[in-house]
Amino acid sequence: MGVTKSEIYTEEQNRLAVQLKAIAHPARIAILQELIKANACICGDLVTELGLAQATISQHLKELKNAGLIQGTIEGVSICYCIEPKAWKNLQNELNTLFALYKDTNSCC
Amino acid sequence: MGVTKSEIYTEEQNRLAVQLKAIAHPARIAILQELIKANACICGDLVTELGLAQATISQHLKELKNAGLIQGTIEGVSICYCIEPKAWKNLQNELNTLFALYKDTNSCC
DNA sequence: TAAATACATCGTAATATTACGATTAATAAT
DNA sequence: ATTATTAATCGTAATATTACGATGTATTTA
Repeated sequence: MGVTKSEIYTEEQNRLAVQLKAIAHPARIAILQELIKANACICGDLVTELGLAQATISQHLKELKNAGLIQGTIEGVSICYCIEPKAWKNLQNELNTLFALYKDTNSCC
Repeated sequence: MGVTKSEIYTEEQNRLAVQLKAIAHPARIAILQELIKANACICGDLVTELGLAQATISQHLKELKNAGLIQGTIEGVSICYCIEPKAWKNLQNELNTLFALYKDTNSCC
């Protein structure tokens, strides 16, 4: 028990859930906002910006990377992170599709 | 350890994280899609529709309700669930705001 | 080469989530 | 009243997440 039964859902449902899960943490929302705001990629600045330990930030970055939402490239000693444009657009589209299903007229209860 | 430090984030970041977390599970995505599709509210139909135990569906419904994303009203023996329009719209707006921050030109790395 | 810097990874403790059977509570039908 | 139906809740086992100190790794500077 305790393990999500991915096999009973559609490909899309599973993919969307994975990406939303990656965003569904205040630290990772803050990281994404920082990455976008800085435009130029930042790195360990996040550690001072947010109030979390370096290991924790690194772990959050890894999750965002695993979900494909950000990418990182080596920049000397540090690593430069930024939004992965394709995945970002794609997530936006998937969410639009979900929200588009609902018409305000669907009022019941 | 192991507990999210909500106090270091903004109100908005925390709220968005909570709502996204509520959606970030394939079963709950499926439930929301069903609720929207059925327009008329469904209830235990979800148990047969998805392949999960009744207790599990009930638990998922509770989480969606706690996040304020759905509402339920008693309808005889069964309970009628549907989207909570205000929260749904609000989430849509919050997400739009997040996505709007990113301009495609922000390419680095 | 040695020290410094920037991140990643490991190990671990605390906590949260997921799923389900069993039970309970409430309403409806007989 | 009794039984059936529907959904919530309880208890529990398995698993996942969150956070951090300590350590490892790679590059850069002295």
